[in-house]
Amino acid sequence: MINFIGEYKAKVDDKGRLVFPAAFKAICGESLAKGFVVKKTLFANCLEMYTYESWEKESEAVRSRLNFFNRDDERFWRAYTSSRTLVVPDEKLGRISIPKELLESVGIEKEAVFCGRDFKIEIWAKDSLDATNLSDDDYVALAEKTLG
Amino acid sequence: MINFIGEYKAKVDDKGRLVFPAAFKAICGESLAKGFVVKKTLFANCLEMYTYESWEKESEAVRSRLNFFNRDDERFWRAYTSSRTLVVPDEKLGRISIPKELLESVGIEKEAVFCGRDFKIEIWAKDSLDATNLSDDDYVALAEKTLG
DNA sequence: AAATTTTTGTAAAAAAGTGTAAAAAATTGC
DNA sequence: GCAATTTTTTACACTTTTTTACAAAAATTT
Repeated sequence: MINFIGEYKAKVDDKGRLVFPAAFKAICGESLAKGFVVKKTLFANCLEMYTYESWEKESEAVRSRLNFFNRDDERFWRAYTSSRTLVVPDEKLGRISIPKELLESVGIEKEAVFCGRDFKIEIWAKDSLDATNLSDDDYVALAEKTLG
Repeated sequence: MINFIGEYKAKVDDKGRLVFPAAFKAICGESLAKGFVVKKTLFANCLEMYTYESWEKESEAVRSRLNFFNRDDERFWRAYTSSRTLVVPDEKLGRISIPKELLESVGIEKEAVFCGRDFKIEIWAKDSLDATNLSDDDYVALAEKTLG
């Protein structure tokens, strides 16, 4: 099981590519060649990135909870599988090319940040990320509410 | 189970590295090569450091209690996994390299102190630590209030 | 089919990170 | 207490990663 830990900045080049951080690359092993699924995060203004393998596992778990003879389930599945892309880091530099619609949807222009979240990686516009951090008090309150 | 005991000073070199104390290194065994997770402490102005193994155990326990289709759970996980880094002491000297954002966030510039806290290690800016120590009277009063 | 746009690939410069060596300081053993 | 060992500090060399710039190939449009 791969755990992504740490935050790494990256610049978007003139063709919309960004280098996947070397530290993450190093722990991926063979998963690297299978690529990653990138999609918009559900609640936050960022993208999320799964190894192909972990995406497969997660999406199967979701699918197993749905009934495709149910209208809403069918609509949910359509939305859930929308606006995704499969990316594979290139050989020499480890760059990934994310469609500009996805980058634009979360406000990524020049500076992006890869954030390790254990089982997934989030990709943020640097400015949005800075604005998103919780205060200590908010975090404690949230922890209490969530786990308390 | 590893218990870290004692306090050790360390200087930050020009590349932001500091040597992990030999006394701690000695009791880590194979855990050393797997590295440590360093993150900002919740209530105090210092960093905390867990063996990778103990971090993994803890974070999996937390994750297992979350539902990522719940908005607050999703926010909590983001905060919980923020401002972390994975460090591995280097072969020859046992130095660890902590991102300057983390060092700066707790005011570490030149002199740091590693403080053993049994299950974890705290890393303080020397000046902050001196200023933080409780007086004997305050400690006694707090003990009475907490456990008495 | 030619020209343009888009995508993908290569190369070199800059920046960041990692490793080596030796001097200084601290610790340990005698 | 002094010598020997280990650890820590300092300084610098080297490697890797990232950035920038540009070239080749593929796809699309005119």
